[in-house]
Amino acid sequence: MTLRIATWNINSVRIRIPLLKRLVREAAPDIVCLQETKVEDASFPLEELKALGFPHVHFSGQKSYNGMALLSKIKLDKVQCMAMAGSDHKRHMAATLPGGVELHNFYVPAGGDIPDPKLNPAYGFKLRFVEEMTDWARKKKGAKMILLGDLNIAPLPHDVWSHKQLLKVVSHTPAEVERLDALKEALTWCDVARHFKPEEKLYSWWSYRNRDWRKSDRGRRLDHIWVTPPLTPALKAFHIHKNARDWDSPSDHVPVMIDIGL
DNA sequence: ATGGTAGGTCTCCTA
Repeated sequence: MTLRIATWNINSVRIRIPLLKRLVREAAPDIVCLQETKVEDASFPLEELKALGFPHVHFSGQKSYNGMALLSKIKLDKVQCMAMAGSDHKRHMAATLPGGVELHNFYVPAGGDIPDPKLNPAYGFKLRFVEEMTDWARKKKGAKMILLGDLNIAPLPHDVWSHKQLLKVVSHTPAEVERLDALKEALTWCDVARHFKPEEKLYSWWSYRNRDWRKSDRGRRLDHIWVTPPLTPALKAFHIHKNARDWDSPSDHVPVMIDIGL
């Protein structure tokens, strides 16, 4: 079977149900992995999401911040939300797909504004979080896995609108990129976006603070889908649903998706 | 060099 799997930092699931509906209409994903649902479980809009055509909905959230969800047309096994980096933040949710393929949905901390762990604890937390992901990955040698989500790091020069102007901006600093590279090396992950589009500028996020995001086009590729080498031959397509940035009351991130044969 | 917007709210914090 071919599955279309999407990742989307939705920045509040409750106010964007119409946008999820539109994503379903335009792209028909089989599985949607959400970050930043910003809602505690008691207030999660379960029935509304089931009504969009996802009988299998899993979520783990907290008030105001973070929060993960998986929406699926197929049954998911071994669904769990794991604590990361010594915090109680909801930033990692996993499930098992047909064929024993593990799906891992991550929301890496944004890391604040100042790229110095001594002055800005949020930045230190972000670096430690990625280091812990790397320790975790090293224990997973040989597994068939998909890692996706808002990793809040744009690693390559053509993942940002200006490499030079962003070198000291959190999301593109050498310290972050080094750590993301170490995570990528740990299992020789395939970065699916670059597997299909190795050279061109690619972004998945545009700040709310630009009055015309399309005209200024100061984007960054913060949202990623990676697969372990045994899954690389199964990749069929990659797509960034850029038009979603123009929808009414949009998230600052757009959905990113793959088609993969499992 | 600066400030710009959005969401959920612990009317500020995080992004």
